[in-house]
Parts: sequence; structure tokens; C-alpha cells
Amino acid sequence: MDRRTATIQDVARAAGVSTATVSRTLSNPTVVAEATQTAVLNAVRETGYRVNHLASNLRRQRTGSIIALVPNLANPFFSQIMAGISSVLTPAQYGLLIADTQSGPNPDERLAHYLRSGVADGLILFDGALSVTRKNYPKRPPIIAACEWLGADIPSVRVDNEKGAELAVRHLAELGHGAIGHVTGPRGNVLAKARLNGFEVAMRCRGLEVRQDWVIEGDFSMDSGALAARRWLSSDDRPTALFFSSDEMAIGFMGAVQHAGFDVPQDVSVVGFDNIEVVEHLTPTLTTIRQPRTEIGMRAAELLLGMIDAGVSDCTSEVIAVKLIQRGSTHSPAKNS
Amino acid sequence: MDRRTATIQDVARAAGVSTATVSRTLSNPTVVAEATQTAVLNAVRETGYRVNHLASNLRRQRTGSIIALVPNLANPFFSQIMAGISSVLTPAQYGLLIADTQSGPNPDERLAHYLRSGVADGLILFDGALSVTRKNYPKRPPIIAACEWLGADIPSVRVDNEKGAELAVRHLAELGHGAIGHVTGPRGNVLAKARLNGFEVAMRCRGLEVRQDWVIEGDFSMDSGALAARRWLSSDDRPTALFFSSDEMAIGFMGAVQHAGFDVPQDVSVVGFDNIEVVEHLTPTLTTIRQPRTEIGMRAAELLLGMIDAGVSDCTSEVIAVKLIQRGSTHSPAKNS
DNA sequence: CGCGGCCATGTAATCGTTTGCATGAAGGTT
DNA sequence: AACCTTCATGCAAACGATTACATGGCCGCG
Repeated sequence: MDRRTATIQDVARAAGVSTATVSRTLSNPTVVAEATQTAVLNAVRETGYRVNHLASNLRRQRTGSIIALVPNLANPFFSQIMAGISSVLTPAQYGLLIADTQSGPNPDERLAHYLRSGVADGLILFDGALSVTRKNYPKRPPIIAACEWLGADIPSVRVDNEKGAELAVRHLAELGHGAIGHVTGPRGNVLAKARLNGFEVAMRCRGLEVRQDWVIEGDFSMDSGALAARRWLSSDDRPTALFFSSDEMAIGFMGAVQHAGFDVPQDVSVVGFDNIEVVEHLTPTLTTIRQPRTEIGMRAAELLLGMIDAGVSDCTSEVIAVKLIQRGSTHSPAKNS
Repeated sequence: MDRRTATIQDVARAAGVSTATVSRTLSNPTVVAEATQTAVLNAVRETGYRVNHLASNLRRQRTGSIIALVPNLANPFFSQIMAGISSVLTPAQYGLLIADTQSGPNPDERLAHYLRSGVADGLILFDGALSVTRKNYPKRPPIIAACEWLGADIPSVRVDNEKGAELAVRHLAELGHGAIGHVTGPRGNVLAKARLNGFEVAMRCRGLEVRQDWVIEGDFSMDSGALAARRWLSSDDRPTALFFSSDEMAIGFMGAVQHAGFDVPQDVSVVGFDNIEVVEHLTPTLTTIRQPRTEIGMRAAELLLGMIDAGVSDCTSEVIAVKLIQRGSTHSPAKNS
């Protein structure tokens, strides 16, 4: 009798009631008499019964899990967001499935698969490159876009990227910089666009020139920051300050110019974006725009659960505030001369 | 008729066959006649049918997913391992569930829950602090311990930690260092123990003294590396080289001593452990022991799938080789004087 | 021609829950 | 006393797939 795991039938038999009563005791105790409840609970204990989520979910027409689609799982940027998501999902009895959209051959195909396969009750999307519109999937499960949003069609949680860029420019301008460059994220990425846009607007607001040769395309990675450094090093008409669309690029840049014998912030001021953990242990520490990643994850999960509970597939988007954290990588350009 | 998602019944009706034939066409095509197959496949296309994994798994008495228990999801160390796991699981049609063991109140309780609830077909365990033995859960699903293994009872995938420590000591000794310290991981952590042990053995092999006041307890985090730096700075009898049980601690240490005006490797040589991506963009770049994290994840997933397929709950453990990557943070102590 | 075997397919039981509906007892109202 | 509520519980039909077993047609061989 101990061969297999106990089913609700075993419990019913042990308690001398029907399976319906057992089920009710477990999921909606108010409707069953107190004496019966204790009998059932004792039987549950005796048999070591655990509900079979598969069967339960099949009957209830849900899956009990949320899937997060991440462009690149190896990117540590997401791990903290995942932690935020998990901290909301776990108490709500939802499982967290994760999938890498870039690992397979066709990301859009993968997304479509997840949307239609009904493998999850909801979806958190981190990859702005994918295309989801209401039209494509009229009866899709609730989706929320986190970080990289996809236009008005999909509700999203994101930080105020334009504002972040503006804070960076303001900070550098206040230090006295006029020759400010920008290293962007990958072309087509919405975050990158928003930050670039914020950068340009903020520059013009202050009457500063946006020089196209000082706007360098990167891809958020450290290596692309190092690449930008090579370009900076080989030029003889250099900006005195650079704003990077990610901390990782800023790190790559600083490393490369330092290895080439230059000093930050003596020779060039650097502002990053994200405030990843490592930046305060660098030399110099990195001035950056803080993105509260745990909070982003938590809010995304909360909004998604809200939609699932309400049975809707839409909700109002949310914009989370950013702030500038001043550290050692920025300095007045006066010292540069 | 488009109200709900199509079921196997709808396909059967459309193709003029029974559900059994549809099921067979999809999962075991060899047994069904070619003409019937094409009819079924057409019907599948017409109806837009997708198999309901819940129902399928319920019937087949499996869940189709693997759960990874991670001590702290926010730790980027794991994200690359997750990517490795995912790259193996996805083609094998398994989902990857992740759960944070530290976020809840009682980690051991959580583990027990996952083991018994049958929510996954297998489990990858990253938290060496949890206690799983065959006795506790005689009929548990296959488990594999990754990185932090749990004694002989559980099969594991891990790197050769002792060897890594030995490589670090050898490298420093060959540079001429005799006064070598070590910053460990958290007390009780098996990785930390193995590396400490490897460190001590390697030191003694070379006739070098292991000074207890030069063995500092850390917890793998950057902050604890910075803490170790404070201790190093306040002493006047300092080791000329330090081996850290994680790159993060090494980074925290380097940052703190640099901020205090010291130079690495001029004043102290530093060796880390892990080879996380950022270390080659630091100034100086960090000499470290490489752990192939994607590979660890992949092997763990492969071994687990192997056990599941074979229906066993045991397999031979695997030890993955490490190697030392020499960079700029280590130098002969001759220059120190 | 009859029989055995093979092949393709259908029938129906099964996986373990949840839940709409029916039932019957108890108690209250007229 | 007849009737209506209310309450606790049981019955049995789903949920949507898989698969052991049964069936019937066809072919080949003696």
C-alpha cells in the first residue's frame, strides 16, 4: 500500500468520506463540517497524501506556472529580476518556468509556441526583439513586458529610461562637461533607443551639441564597451565624458582605457546605467543610473498575477523611477587640462 | 468552434479517425499508415491543434519539467549555469522550473516539499546546505547536486576544487611568494571546505606555513572581500599574496585596497576562483581559476535526464577539470620590497 | 479453401482531481 | 403536519490525453 504515492481516493477511504469531501476540505474548508475536517486532515497525515498538481490543474484548466522568456539566460542582469519575480510567485503558489529565447533557432517561433501551447498561465517577456501584438494571438494568455516594452499593445513594467539619460547628462553638464559622448545599446533595442533619445533631448536642452561621431553603437556587453574604448583611444578629438547605456559597457570601456594608460576620471568621465553590484568595487567606483531590478521583477509578477486573477489580458503599464548615483568615475573636466 | 483550443477529439473528427490514431501519429508515427498520417497531420494543421501537456503528462505519470533549487537567485554566478541547463532541457522537451531556497522561511522544508509533491521529474540542487539523504526520502525523484555536492549519497557534478586551490598556490609559489593567505567561503559550505583543504595541502606540500591569521572567513560576496581587505590593511604583518575562494571576493578586496591607495599586484598578488566575465575588464585583470559554468549546467542536466530515462535514481558523479588563467593581478613579490 | 499471422485502427479504461447537481437530514415557520 | 430552507455530503461527469487490448481485413501458405 506504500508502493505508490497516496491519492485522494486513499484519503477518502481512510477518512470514510467521499473524494469530494476531501477535495473540499483541502481547498474550501468553510463548507465542510468541523468534525469531518479533522477526520480528513488526520487521514491526510496518515497516508502522507500530497495533491497531484497535474491532475488538479488539468481539471481546473490552468497550469499553475508562469513562464519568463529571457533573451540570454547567461546575462547576469536578469538574475536579480528573476529573484524578484520568484519572491512574488512562490507565495502565490505559482511555479516559475524560464526559457532562453536566443538559444533555439527561431525566437519568434518559440514565443508563438509558448503562447499557444498553454504551458503557462502567463508570460513575462524580457526580449524586446520579439513581436507580440493582439492581432497575432487574439486569445493569448496575459503577457507583461518587463524592461523592454513593445509599444502600447502589451502592458509593461519599465524604468524611466529617458529620465535616466537626462540625469546622466545633467550631472555631467553640471560638472562642466560640454563634450559628451554616448555609447548606445544594440540598434533596434527599445531601451537603447529611449536612452539615446533622452540623451539627445537633454543635450539640446542645455544647448550642447550632439556629435554623431561621439555616438557609438554598442550592444550592452563589456566587450562592446572595450571596442568603444578603442575608438575613443584612436581619435584625437575626444569627448571629455561618456554616458553608457549599460554598466557593463562602461566597465569594458574603463578597463580598456586604463590598460592603455589613461585615467578615469582624470582623462574621461564615465557614467553607466543599471547600477549592477560590482560597480562600487571598481577603481574608480562607477557613477551610474540605478535601476531597481528586484522591484521590476516583483512588480511585473504582481501585475501579471493581477491579470490572471481578474481574467483579463490587459492592465496599466508602470514606469519605475530611476536615480543617479554619484561615485568616483565622474569629475569636473577642469582637471583634464 | 474556435472558442476553445482544439482537442485531440476535434482532430480525430476532422480527420475521420479515432483519437488513438491521432495520438499515435503524433508520438509514434511508425505504426500508422502513411495515408492516415497525412490526413491526421492536415487535420492538425486545420484545427490548430496543440497537445495539452497537462493531460499528456498526467496520463504518462510524469511532469515534463525539472526543477532547479538555487540558494540565491540574485547571484549572477548561477545564471550561466542555468543557461547550460536550459540548453540541454529545451531540446529534450523538458521545462525548467527554478526556485529560490533562501527566499522562504525554511529551506529544508521547501526541499522536502519539492521532493514529495511530484511537481518535477527531477531536481538539480545547488544548495549544499540542504540535507538530502536516501533515508530521508526513500522514493524521491532523481536528484543531482551541482557545484555543491552532498556526500556520497547524491550523484553530483562539480569541478575539482582541491585542484583549483593547488593550481593557485603553485602559481603564487612559482612567482616566489611564500607568505600566502586565503579567504574562504562561508563556514560549512562544501566548496569552501574543499578549496581551503586544497590550499592547506598545497601549501604544506611546498613546505609553506599555513598561518591561521592569514586564513580569513568570507562568504563569497564582494562585500566580504572588502571586509577581508580591511583586515589586511589594518595588519602590519601582511601576506604578499592572497587566494580567494571566489572572484567576487577578490574583486571586493582589490577595490578596497586600491581605494586605500595600495597597488595590485605591486603590494599584494590576488588569485580568484570562477573566472566570471568581468574579471578581464578590471584593472588589473584578475588571475583566477576557471570554472566552466555552462558545461557544469549542461552535464548536470544530461546526467539527470539520463537517470530519468533509465528510471534510476543514481549515477556516477562527475568531476570537471579546472585551469588557472594568468592575468595581471599576480606578480613576483620581488617588486614588493 | 481454410487457417494463422500481421498490420492498421478502433474501443474504452485510465491518470487524479474538481465541481455541478442531487440527496437527505435537521430545523424553522405557518 | 406540511412545507421550505439550510447545510453537509455523496455521485458521477468532466478535464484531454495515452495505451492495452480487441477487431477486422488482407495476404500467404499448405
